[in-house]
Amino acid sequence: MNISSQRPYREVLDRLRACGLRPTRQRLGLARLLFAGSDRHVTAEGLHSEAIAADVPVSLATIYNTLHQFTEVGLLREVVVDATRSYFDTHTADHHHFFNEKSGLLIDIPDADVVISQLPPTPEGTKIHRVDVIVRIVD
Amino acid sequence: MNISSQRPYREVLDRLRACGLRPTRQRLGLARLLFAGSDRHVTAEGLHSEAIAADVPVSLATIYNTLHQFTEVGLLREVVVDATRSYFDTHTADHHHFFNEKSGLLIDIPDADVVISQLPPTPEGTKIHRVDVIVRIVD
DNA sequence: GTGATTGCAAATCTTTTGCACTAAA
DNA sequence: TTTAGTGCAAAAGATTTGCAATCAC
Repeated sequence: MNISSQRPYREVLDRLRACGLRPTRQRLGLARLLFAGSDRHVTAEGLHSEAIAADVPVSLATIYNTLHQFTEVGLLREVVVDATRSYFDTHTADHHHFFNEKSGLLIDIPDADVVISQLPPTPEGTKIHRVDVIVRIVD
Repeated sequence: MNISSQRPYREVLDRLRACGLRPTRQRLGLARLLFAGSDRHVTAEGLHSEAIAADVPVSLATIYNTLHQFTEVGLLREVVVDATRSYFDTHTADHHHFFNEKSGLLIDIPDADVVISQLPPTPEGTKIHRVDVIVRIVD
């Protein structure tokens, strides 16, 4: 057991603490899976399988709780592209998506790669919370 | 009973026939509700309640069948904005939406009011099926 | 300890399906 | 007739909830 193998735990642990989330075994395990590498898009079921495979025993109920808690504190962002399933994105900054409806694959588009040069005024009494551009693609 | 009150039936009937859909009592009733006035956004449950209230007895199963059949033949368009519910839009031309996440209200944005002046190339081997812009608004 | 978190199983909600019945052509 | 369409009730899938057991602090 060496220092460097511990670092990811420490970083993730601090990150959870910083968000006010108690770093439980489940949350730590899921956070390590989610934030280990580059940006990811997961579904509850997908993350659950992955967690089980990675020896991070978690119930599906806890997966849902965790995904929503992470989303609330800004560690994740929900992407609505498919009426039958919720996707969660580890990339939380503004950006957009390609969505392959056949395969269900979601691909990030950097915010800078989409330029919206005109948008109508929002309805009276409302303001923009966020603009989602979904480029639906087919093979 | 006069001629003019019959016209909507005839028009709707012809429209269904033109799409290759047998004009059954249920489909006619639903089509009249959907295409009576200006553009509308409905959910299965909402349309069902409305149909019952308008003395167009239809089962929820038939509502779902009908919404999907209408979508297949291009009379409706599905709008994915909310992970928990499917919306169907009687406006089938290209356009975008404001979506009030609190109230669930969908508002059309004419295609011409949104100008996307830059979009990245689609992934290798794919092409654009459609681009959806969802402006999520809050009160 | 004590309050937050978890897991399980049951409940809920939306949508789909199987199949006998009904209606359109 | 003959085949498409409908309704019902059951099934399926995703997500949520209630509650007792467990864990972090």
